[in-house]
Amino acid sequence: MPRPPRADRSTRVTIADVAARAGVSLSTVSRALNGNPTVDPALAERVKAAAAELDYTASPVARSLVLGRTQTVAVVVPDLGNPTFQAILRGLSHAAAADDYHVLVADSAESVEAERVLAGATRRRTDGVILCAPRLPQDELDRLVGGLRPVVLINRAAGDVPHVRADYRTALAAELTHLHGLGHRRIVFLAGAPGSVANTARLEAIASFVAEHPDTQVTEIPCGVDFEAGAAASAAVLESEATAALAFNDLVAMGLLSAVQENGCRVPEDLSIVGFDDIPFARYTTPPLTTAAVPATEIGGQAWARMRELLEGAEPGHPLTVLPELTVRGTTGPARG
Amino acid sequence: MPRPPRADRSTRVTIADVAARAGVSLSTVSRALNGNPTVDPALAERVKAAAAELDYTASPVARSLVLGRTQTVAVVVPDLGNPTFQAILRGLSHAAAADDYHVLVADSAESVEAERVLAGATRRRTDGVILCAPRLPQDELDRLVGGLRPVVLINRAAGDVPHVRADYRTALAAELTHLHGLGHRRIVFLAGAPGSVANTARLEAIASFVAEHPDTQVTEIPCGVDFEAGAAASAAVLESEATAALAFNDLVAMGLLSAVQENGCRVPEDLSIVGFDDIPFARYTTPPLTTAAVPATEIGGQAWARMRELLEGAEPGHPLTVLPELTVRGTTGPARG
DNA sequence: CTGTTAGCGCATTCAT
DNA sequence: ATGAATGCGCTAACAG
Repeated sequence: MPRPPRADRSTRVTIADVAARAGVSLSTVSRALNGNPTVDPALAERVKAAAAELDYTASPVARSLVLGRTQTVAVVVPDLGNPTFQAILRGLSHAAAADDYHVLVADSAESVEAERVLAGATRRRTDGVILCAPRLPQDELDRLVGGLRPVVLINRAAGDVPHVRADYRTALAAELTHLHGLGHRRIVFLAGAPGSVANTARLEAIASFVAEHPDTQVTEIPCGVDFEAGAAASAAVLESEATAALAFNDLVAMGLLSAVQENGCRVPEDLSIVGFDDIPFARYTTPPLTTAAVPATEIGGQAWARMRELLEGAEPGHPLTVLPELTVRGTTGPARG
Repeated sequence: MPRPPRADRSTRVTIADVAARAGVSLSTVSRALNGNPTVDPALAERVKAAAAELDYTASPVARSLVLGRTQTVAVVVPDLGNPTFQAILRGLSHAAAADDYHVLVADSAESVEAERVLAGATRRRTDGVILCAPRLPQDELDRLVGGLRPVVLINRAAGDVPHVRADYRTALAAELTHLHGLGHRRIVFLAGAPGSVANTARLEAIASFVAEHPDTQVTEIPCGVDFEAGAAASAAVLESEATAALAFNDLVAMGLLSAVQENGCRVPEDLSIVGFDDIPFARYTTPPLTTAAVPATEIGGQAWARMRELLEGAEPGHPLTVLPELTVRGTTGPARG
């Protein structure tokens, strides 16, 4: 797009206007407004009054330049349409706002390249960046974060960078145990993005579960991460003759649930379904979805807490791993026949 | 929180470093890097090479100060947890990113006071602000936008401020007509926030529909705007003996759907339910939800388009009103006996 | 075509 | 306790 014309700031109230009105120097205004105790109380009042009358507020941009601090952090997410990232963003936003920080969001649209670019671009106009479930390969991530500090990672780790993540492995093991306890021995796993960190963690959990439960068979079905993928996988699931389906996440589970029911398959009588994440809608499906509750909002809040420590120059908070809690609802039941 | 220490910028690469390395003046570096055609091509190359070697990028903050332009816009939403606002934010974010603009988000948490404050605070660090469904009373809104320009409103209007909104009235009338056509004569409306613009528009649509269809009775039930509210209203809906329920939005509809089904009520045989918004999950409920599809992502994109025009100094784009489309799915059917 | 100079608006030395 | 001067990093007007 063409370059907009230079903004007309002629009407802007500056610190000089306040100084003139209060009959003091610029420095005094600055000091008074910033609560510097070395300024005479009476004078300070006069200055504040003048500022109020003029409806003056210091330019954040000018302050940013001189202070080297923007009072803003950036959050880069792979997809603003993903309920989990939305919840993380919300938690982060609230927490940052409580500390008077602003949030710049950027959606990398699942593009590794965009992620690289956005991370750098947003970092330059903020005091730090929070990378949410970055898709970058590990070696690139390791390299990138070096030049980005302060950085906080969500669902990834790199060097000594503070991070907060969910323990996918343990949570998935809990889901498998739940199904096993219900008598399920033929289970299908609707896989997410191949090679992604989240998918790999689930695969590992499955592998070790199967190793310990030779009586149980878990078959992987390539799927995806959204509704459509889940719905599209329904045929494969039905054909598999499995008694239970483990979906990569709740979106997939909901797509599958919807599709199999349309095919006359009863849930959980004919097929048990478990999701992952516990997105807000999970409890309102019919029947309500059994899933593993990832405290996404809290993860966002914790990510901010880490960032704040970094910003304050405190020791980087220790990495945090939260354990998603198995939430049994209506889509799981005893294995059929 | 305590003030962070002044940032250490000692390692920062500045334009002076590039100038020194390329053996030219600061201005030449600035010109070369900004693609000013008056600079000798060969020299420009040399400068760019130097910049690349030093991994230099101009400080956005310094540029913002001198250009009076931040290349960032603010978006204030009442609730980042609301799927419709999430979709608007996403559409806006994508559109702005395509024009190389960044997005600062702020969540007013449905607080009118926070809305006021955030609008001003975010505006000062950006080039313009998009107010999404502001909760401010009309007179305050009229006053506020004056000092905020450029401003774009979503789902509200004020003076000559560009806006984009959904035509709730017509869409709701379409829903009522749909129900009427199915034989429904006793309908309940699960109301949203009393006095809110969105709720008032729906009430008006209902009033004029009833005026034209004396055979039909639409009863208002105070409810709310989320799942819980919808679920909580189920008893009242069932008692009302209505054959159809018109929910304030999809969230309410889903909460209601889930709750009535747990009570053994069949949808749509015993009760038809219609929502509003067509959030992504609407098509995956059981049965899929009949609703009015609000093109939230497009609204976000259009809001950005309006803002861009304002930023470019073009004539403010005309107000846009989009018509949510009636989307008939499985929760509506012929009225029972 | 290029270099020198002057701010953008503010916080913070340094003097007083 | 206050004012004058300096500079954050950059772009643009002004000379040459």
